Amino acid sequence: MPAELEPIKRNFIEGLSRISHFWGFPKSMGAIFAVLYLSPAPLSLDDLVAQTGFTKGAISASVRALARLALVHRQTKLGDRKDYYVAETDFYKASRTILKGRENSEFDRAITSVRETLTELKAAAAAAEDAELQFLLERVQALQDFFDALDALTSAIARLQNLGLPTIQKVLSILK
Amino acid sequence: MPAELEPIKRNFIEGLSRISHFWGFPKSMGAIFAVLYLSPAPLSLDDLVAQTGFTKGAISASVRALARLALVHRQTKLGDRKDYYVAETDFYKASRTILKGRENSEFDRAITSVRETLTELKAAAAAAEDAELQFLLERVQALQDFFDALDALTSAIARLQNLGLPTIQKVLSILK
DNA sequence: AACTTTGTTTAGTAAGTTCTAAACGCACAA
DNA sequence: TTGTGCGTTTAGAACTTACTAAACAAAGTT
Repeated sequence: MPAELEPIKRNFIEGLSRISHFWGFPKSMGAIFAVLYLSPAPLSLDDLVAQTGFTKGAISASVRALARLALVHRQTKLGDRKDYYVAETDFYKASRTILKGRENSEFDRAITSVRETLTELKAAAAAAEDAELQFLLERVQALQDFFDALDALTSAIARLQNLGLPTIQKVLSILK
Repeated sequence: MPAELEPIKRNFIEGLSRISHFWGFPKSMGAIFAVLYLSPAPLSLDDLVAQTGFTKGAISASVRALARLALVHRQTKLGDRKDYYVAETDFYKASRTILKGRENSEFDRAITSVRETLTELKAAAAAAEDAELQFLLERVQALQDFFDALDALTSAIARLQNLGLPTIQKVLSILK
């Protein structure tokens, strides 16, 4: 193996760390995924400690978060008490899983409160005729429609069995 | 105007604050947008202070951030030294603007470093034959392909003149 | 000129996050 | 039982961020 390979890997790991941070995740998650993604073999928690420089505790937490996102998978070898981890290589599959998990999130609770606002406004509008109320109703309805469209889109994607390049290209051709 | 309208508005404002926070923006941005969105008339900075409870400084900063995202627009009245702000009501238009602005972001610098990794690996592969190097090359290439697909998709959306419900529905029918 | 009215900038604070270091719990081994 | 190797949990340190309060700058008014 060429000796100058190590700095290249390091740069890659750094890059994924930054991406992870950008999306609001800890940098350690990006780093861990990068190390696993570049490894031909499953890695133990201690391997990850050695290759990332983070402590066991941090790795333990981040690797669990990654597993929840289905970006890494936990393996066990018979007769070996260690856990081993591998990176998911099908990014479309991972995207789908993440989109699916979205429902339980804080985000959905937030947009639920918008929907609540809408129903309350409708109730008020049924009781009394009022110009401002009508205005509010239209506005909140428009926002709700937008959220619904987004939701329809993402859940349609999440439902796809085989999201992949072909699908993306088909969509791209529509958008032309 | 019905008296019980105020708590409904408050709940809506709260909801958008949470959404804002979820997407990694300050809660004040969500609150300010919500107040503007529910207002039939443009509001001054002091109006926003009164209706959100944040201080002038905070509002000044957040409203500028919102304007950069084209989610609110600044207006001036002749003979009035105050600035007035209105909410953008075309969310598809705003989405497009946001997607366009993405290019200059930290995110793009990050995925550039992945692209760098790839070219470096290719250079190394040209110089020497090596099994692990080949493995790395394939993996990084696959990730790059995924990023490129995402990039093609978002920039195609950003380029659309009239992203809207009809377009979304057309895409949805494809994904069936 | 001096005073008002506006928006912006800055110093400092409070709160939330990510990480480390170390204690802990658990399962297996001797 | 005691010891060992593993992952998890916890207390706290270092850092980041959003916000307040107050000084400041710019422009209009008197």
